[in-house]
Parts: sequence; C-alpha cells; structure tokens
Amino acid sequence: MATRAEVVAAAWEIAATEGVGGITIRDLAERVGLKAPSLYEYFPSKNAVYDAMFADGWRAFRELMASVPRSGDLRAVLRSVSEELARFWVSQPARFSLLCQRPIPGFEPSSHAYAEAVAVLDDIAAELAVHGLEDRRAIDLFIAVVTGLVSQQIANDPTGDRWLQLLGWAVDIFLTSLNDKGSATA
Amino acid sequence: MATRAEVVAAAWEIAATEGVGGITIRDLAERVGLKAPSLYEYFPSKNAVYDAMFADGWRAFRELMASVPRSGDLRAVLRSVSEELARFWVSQPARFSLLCQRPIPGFEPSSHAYAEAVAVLDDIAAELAVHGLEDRRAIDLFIAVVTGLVSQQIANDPTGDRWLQLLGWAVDIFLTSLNDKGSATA
DNA sequence: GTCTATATTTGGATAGAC
DNA sequence: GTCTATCCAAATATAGAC
Repeated sequence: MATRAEVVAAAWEIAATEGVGGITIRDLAERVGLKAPSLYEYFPSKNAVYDAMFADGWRAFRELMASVPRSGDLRAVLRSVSEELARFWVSQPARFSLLCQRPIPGFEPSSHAYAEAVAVLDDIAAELAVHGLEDRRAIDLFIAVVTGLVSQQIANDPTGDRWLQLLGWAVDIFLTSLNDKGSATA
Repeated sequence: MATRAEVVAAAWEIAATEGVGGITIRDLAERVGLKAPSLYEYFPSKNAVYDAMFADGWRAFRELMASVPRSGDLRAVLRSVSEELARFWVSQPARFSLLCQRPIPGFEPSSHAYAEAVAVLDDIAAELAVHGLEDRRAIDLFIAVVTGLVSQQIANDPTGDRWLQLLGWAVDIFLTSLNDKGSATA
C-alpha cells in the first residue's frame, strides 16, 4: 500500500536524475514497491501523474513562501522573494522544468492544477502590494528577471553561481527605477 | 536525393507543430521524400539530427543579426538586439526550446555545435563593447532579462504580447542603471 | 542511395486471477 | 489492491536486396 503523495514524491526523485520526460510508469511503480499495473489504482494515466506533480510543485513552493516570516521594506521583501524563487528552482531544476517550461508535448496542466500556480503569483502580488507595488507590469518584469536568471543558471552553469550572483544587483536596479518612476515605454 | 540542410529544415518544421521531442525519424524521412532507413545515409543517429539543428539554429540567428545594419548609440543597439532576439524566439518557440532549454534528455550539443552558440554571444558582446559596454556581468544580465521575458511570453501567453511589451522598458531601466554606475552587488 | 523487411526495445495500458 | 501475463503501438536502428 502506498499513497498518492508517495507516488508524486517518487516521481520527483526520478525526474531529478532522468529528467521530467524520463519518468516511466514501470520505474515509478518499482520505486514505491509496486508493479506497473498497480499504479493505475492511484492514477488513471501518466499525464495524471504529471498533473499531480504540477499541482504539488506549486503547492510546495507556496507553503515554503508562507513559512518564511517577512520583514522590512519593499527592497527587503523583493530580495527575500527573489532568493526563495531562485533557490527553490536552481536546487531542483526538474521542478523548474515542469512548472515553468513545457517539457512534455501533449501535457497541459488541468485548470485545477494551474490554479495552484496562479495562487503563488497572487500571493507574491499581494505581498508586494502591501509595500506599495501594485503595477502588474512591474510585477511581470520582476518575475521574468528572476526566472530568466534561473534559466540561464540551470542551462549553462548548473553547478555554479554566475547568474545567481546577479540577483541582488537586478533587484536594486529594478527598485531604483521604480523610485525614479522611470516607466517610459515606447 | 536530399541534402542535410533540407533534412534540418524539415526537422524544424516538424518541431514547430509537434515540439522538439515530437520529431521521429519516420516522419522526418517522409517529409523529405524518403523512407526511414535512408535517413541514416545523412545522419548516423537521431541525436546527430538534433546536433545539426542546434548548430543550424544559432548559425541562422547569427546571420540574421549580421544582416541587420546597426546605427545609433548604445541604447539604440540594445533595443535593436533585444528585439531581434525576442522576435526570433517568440516566433519560433521550438528554436527557443532546443537552443536555450534542455528539452531532450540525453542530448547535449557537441562542442562543435555549442561553438555556434558561443559565437553569437561573442558577436553581441563585441557589438556592445564598441559602445563602451564591456562588463560581462552586465551583458549576462541583459541576456537573462531578454530570455526571461521571452520564456514567460511563450509559456503563458504564446499568441499575445504581455511580456514582449516590457522589452523597451527593461532596456531603459538597464541602461539608466549603467549610466548611474549603480553596480551595487551585496 | 534507396528500398523492404525486420530485429529490438521500450513503454503505456488492460485482462483477469488471486 | 496487487499481481502475472500480455497486448498494442511506436520508434530507433540494422540487414541485405536492388
């Protein structure tokens, strides 16, 4: 007997070494002490496993964020949030892949699973709003910068910190521009 | 009779609709008027096809960049380069996937193919150096911001421009910070 | 150089006994 | 709920004729 949560955890373990696309039902079943057919008692299909992983990944990150007490001004909050996002993803590139890229042709998260991702972004937006940052474009840019640095780090220097180093600097630049109201667009 | 270049072009066509991971030797052969075994006269394995695609993708982009006459100050050049990168990738997400992410477990570009990617970045760095931007960290951040916006655009809003809109703004912020010598790190 | 035919492997999914 | 056995499909790659 296993639980769905144990299966999902095992799936992340496989993904960490074989890649998200490297998960097979046989391997996954074996890792929780079952044979392949028994896994269908827990999930009706392989995509259902991916869907549970997608929801679980965002939920795990949301809980992590909620567990870290936040203090200080907007700068401190931005630094804290950006470091948590970056650390979470760089240490678990398989999660970054499934949650932020589209690595599996034919798999789209269900609306239920996608809601977990939206909830995380809503949490972040709400937290920034407390400190006066309510511009959606600014929040979009902030998230894009963090994920851009993470993506470069994972793809080009998975064991180093060439791009992660730049996080603090990027936050400073971003904040300075907001304070200057430097929102030229064209 | 076909050519390797035709095979690679056909591979990109398939990737555009089926995803990079959706290419099969059968489909690829059929698209150039051959049966599957004949393709092995052109490429010794499927990964060799990916390798040729990787080199071809960067080479194509490098030629595109070289063909666009550049004028103006650093701001104009940064805007031009960022728009070319973004347009190239957003219009061909399969290329972004293979060139900038790691979508195929087990495929790593050969050093020969990877050299094409490095050449593009060297070109960009050389062009920015002409206008006085020689800080590697700044160039890393610039590229990360552009690819971050592109990635968000492709993953979350493939037909719109919610993140692409922010490109010009991001360049302005970036440049202003350089002019202010705002290079605080810690 | 291209083909037919096929080897081989793999992996998702199901049937049916226990 | 779990198993054994198996189906079925897909896909890489090779052998050998033409």
